[in-house]
Amino acid sequence: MAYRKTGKVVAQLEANRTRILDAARALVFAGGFQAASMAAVAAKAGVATGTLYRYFASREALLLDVFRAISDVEMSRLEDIAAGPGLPAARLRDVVHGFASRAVRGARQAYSLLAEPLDGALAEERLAYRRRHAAIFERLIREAQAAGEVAAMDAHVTAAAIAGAIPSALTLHGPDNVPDADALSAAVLRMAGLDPHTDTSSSLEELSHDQSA
Amino acid sequence: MAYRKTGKVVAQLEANRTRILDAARALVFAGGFQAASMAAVAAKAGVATGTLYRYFASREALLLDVFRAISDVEMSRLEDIAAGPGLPAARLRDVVHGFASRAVRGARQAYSLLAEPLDGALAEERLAYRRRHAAIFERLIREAQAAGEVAAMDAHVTAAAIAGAIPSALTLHGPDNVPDADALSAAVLRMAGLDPHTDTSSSLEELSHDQSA
DNA sequence: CCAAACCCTGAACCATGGTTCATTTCATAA
DNA sequence: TTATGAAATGAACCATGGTTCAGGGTTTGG
Repeated sequence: MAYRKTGKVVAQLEANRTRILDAARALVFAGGFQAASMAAVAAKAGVATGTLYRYFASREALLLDVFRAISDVEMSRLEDIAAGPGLPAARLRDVVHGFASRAVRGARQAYSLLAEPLDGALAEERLAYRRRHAAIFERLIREAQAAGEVAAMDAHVTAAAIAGAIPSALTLHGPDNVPDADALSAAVLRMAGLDPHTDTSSSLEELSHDQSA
Repeated sequence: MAYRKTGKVVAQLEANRTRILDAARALVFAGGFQAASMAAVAAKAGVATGTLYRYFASREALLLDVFRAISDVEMSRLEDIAAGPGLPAARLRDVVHGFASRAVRGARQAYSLLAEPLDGALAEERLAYRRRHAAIFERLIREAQAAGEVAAMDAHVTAAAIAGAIPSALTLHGPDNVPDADALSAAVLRMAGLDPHTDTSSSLEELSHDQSA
């Protein structure tokens, strides 16, 4: 036996991987996926470009991990709200409002996740991400319908419309002229036949404060 | 004097330009802007790649012309409906329904115009195109509000949400699983506080039959 | 201290696809 | 028919940016 990865080395490797991912994430945050060229990521992480390929099979694979890391955070927030207590309609309100206000706040990041032109596997991943949004909305709409809280409607289509309305309202206004989150969620909620809530409701507060960067 | 463009030549030049534009348009229709490489356009038009540059300054300029040619057709349809007779709310219904059904029908073309990843000047043009949609919606909403036909709301944001909901509902469903146009426009119209109309209304019929292809 | 296995480096490599331009072809007018 | 200028050609050019790999260093076990 001549070589065996010792604990220290393993830790070092993991640290490197993390450093690379962090560098990529920072670049994406600052300038979108487009700005995260392999050269830029390597420079920011303090390694050579070749090193990146020891940790990720390709640029696409690297950026996919970045996309997932970012989107999972966002996604689980919404899922938490959706799975929380309260009537379906109220949860739907909270989820939509949470999505809207979070997107409005982190407009730059939201742009990368939702609107920046992406190709290949990244485009696929975004589609899946959006579909997960729509699935949450759809389930809540159905629950609300079952509970008689909202009128009859095509839940599937309505959910998809909601999932698209928010991002696009964001991008149409341009990066400097961000829309008001309350007005946005109010408009979107009307699609589900709901009036906006006036109070900035309970479950949101705790969930929408920190980072969003 | 030794040379002067004769009428026949001028006509030939114009014909060439048209042929190139048509070739590009056909490629865009079949496979999106992405598929309209200069080589492909030249081949389809039956000219050499270099020739393209005698008629268009760059690929971007060529595709911009294609985009405008396509989008202008769509745009003026909506504008005609918006400027037509009838109460503001009814026109808003018609415009939204016309947009939705037209997009659902020509899903492939709608994808290129509304959702395909585009860069640079083309992305700008699309943004402008979408904003023109939103502007139409916004004006009608304001008119409807002034006439007391709909409740108070943020017309600007609502219009932007409408403009985005339709394309994204389309893309979320995938190219084979297109949503129902009626359900889609119903959902979207609810954002403006309108119930869907059941009858497939007057002004639409004549305007949504032909090509779209 | 040494050999083996592994990791890092970064300049060279390569694929893609838009753009150019020397050359050829064609239309015009004398 | 021929000189002239315009138009078309298409192979060569080039920019971009992801990917590779031979060379140099580092860690491990003996």
